[in-house]
Amino acid sequence: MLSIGEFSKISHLTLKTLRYYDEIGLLKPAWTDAKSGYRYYNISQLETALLITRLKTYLFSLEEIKVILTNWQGADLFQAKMKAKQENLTQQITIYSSLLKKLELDIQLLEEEKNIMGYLDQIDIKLCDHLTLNILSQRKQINISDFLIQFNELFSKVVFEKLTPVAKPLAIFHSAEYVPENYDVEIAIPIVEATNETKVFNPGLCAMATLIGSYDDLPSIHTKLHAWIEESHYKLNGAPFEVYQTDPHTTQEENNIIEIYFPIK
Amino acid sequence: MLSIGEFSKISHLTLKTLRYYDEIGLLKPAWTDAKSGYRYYNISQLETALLITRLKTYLFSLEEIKVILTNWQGADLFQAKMKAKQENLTQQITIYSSLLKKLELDIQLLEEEKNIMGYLDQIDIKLCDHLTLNILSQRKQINISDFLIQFNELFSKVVFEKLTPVAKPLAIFHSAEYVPENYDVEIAIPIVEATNETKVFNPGLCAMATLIGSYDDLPSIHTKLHAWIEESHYKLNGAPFEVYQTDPHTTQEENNIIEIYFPIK
DNA sequence: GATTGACCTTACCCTTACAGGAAGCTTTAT
DNA sequence: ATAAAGCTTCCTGTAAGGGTAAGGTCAATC
Repeated sequence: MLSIGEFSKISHLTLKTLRYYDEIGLLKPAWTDAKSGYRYYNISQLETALLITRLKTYLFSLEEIKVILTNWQGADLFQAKMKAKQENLTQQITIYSSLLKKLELDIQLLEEEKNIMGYLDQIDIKLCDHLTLNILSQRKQINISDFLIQFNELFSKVVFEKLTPVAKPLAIFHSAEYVPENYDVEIAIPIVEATNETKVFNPGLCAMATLIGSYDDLPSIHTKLHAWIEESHYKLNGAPFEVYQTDPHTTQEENNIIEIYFPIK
Repeated sequence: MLSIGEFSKISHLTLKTLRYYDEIGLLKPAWTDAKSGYRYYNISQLETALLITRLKTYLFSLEEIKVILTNWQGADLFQAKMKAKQENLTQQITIYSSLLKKLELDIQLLEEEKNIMGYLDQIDIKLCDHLTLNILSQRKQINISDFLIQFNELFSKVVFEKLTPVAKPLAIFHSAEYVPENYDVEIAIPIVEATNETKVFNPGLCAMATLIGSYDDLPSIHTKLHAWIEESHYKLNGAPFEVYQTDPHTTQEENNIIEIYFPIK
């Protein structure tokens, strides 16, 4: 039997860590003296400690490790978890690599003594009077990650009811605040036919900017539009909307074109 | 002036986040109504929000971002921090890549239906009677990361006092528990001369295993040694020690050879 | 047998970057 | 005026422990 100190020394896990693992039930000492509360481990538990340490280096959470240990007989589960983690790590590396690329671009900008927020000046804002359209629309609280799925529903309606699209699809954003899981959005398709399910969309005067590429730049566009509206002494007049000029199903992300409109007066 | 909800919507930062940033002083609203406590931001703060978001994607902590923002005039500091982060990210990617390699090796083992702890069986343990040596030693509480530095001090002593090394350097580990920042270790060099600074090192009977490569495998070796000692009905008899067969200054990590000894009886 | 010092215990607060929810106040629209 | 929407503070919780305090236990020595 090993005291917690001895076990710590051999396993290279600190006392704190061992007590914590006991607490969460990840690695309970083989025997705990009920009277003194002293923890005693046996030698064979060292191997479990090694396994835990190894899985930790693979970035498994303690919770995941616990599941693996309690199902240790089920080799299939372990293998599956390992493969999932492999996938996971591969993705992380990809993400980090693309981050690194962007960061290096910014560093280059800095070395040329340019402002790293300079890209904001590239955003071009136009004043326009938006057409009045007849739209088939659907307003819902959705999780932003289900955005495309929602559109697909509407597309299929157009097809089944043999309606005639007359302009690119658009989405109107009603949410007051930003909560990605609970977005109040109205997706719409301009069509020719006027039925009892359609309505008239007439935003009037708008400030517009075009977003090309990733959705991550959306806040930049919004910022720029708001700054422009303030400078030009206009006022917001209704919910912002976006017009999708390209089909996200067939277009690569970096070539996606979205027009952002802010109705103003 | 924008209410917190409007600011949230444009910047794509949640209300919670904005309040938190106010609390930690990262992004304080331009004006707070003392009576109602309502926060009001101005348009130009949107740009700061964008910058914060961008730096966050580069994995700066909020504390780091705060430093950058408060020293925004000092472009040099920003550039330096960016380069540090670049270095940082590059390292992370390297680490993740090597992790991924190891993980993939383990997956391969699993697919061949082998035990992933099987490498433990490869560790070979020998029983030996260690030579008695005359050593020049220095016992200290050190941070394990200063380990090599400590050795260098001792090496230079050997040179300046013209002593004659007679065997490879070694280290004796006295700590009872594992605390990486506070390691009770005695580093020693066997020498010919017996002075008042030297002492006799006579471990006697030992169980020994050889570690080749990274120090990360040390707990495995220790585990194996303890298991072996128990099986063979020996008992530990004194502090474990390590003999460094290769020079870590000139040897690549994966070729490093360290002998681990456990005195027993 | 008593004492000492090393070792062990629980308990509480702290960390990052927020999320969730409750209870209550303010602003805006009707 | 009233209701709804929007805002406030306050409290708790997260993952994986670290730091420290106050006090109990073990083994060796005197």
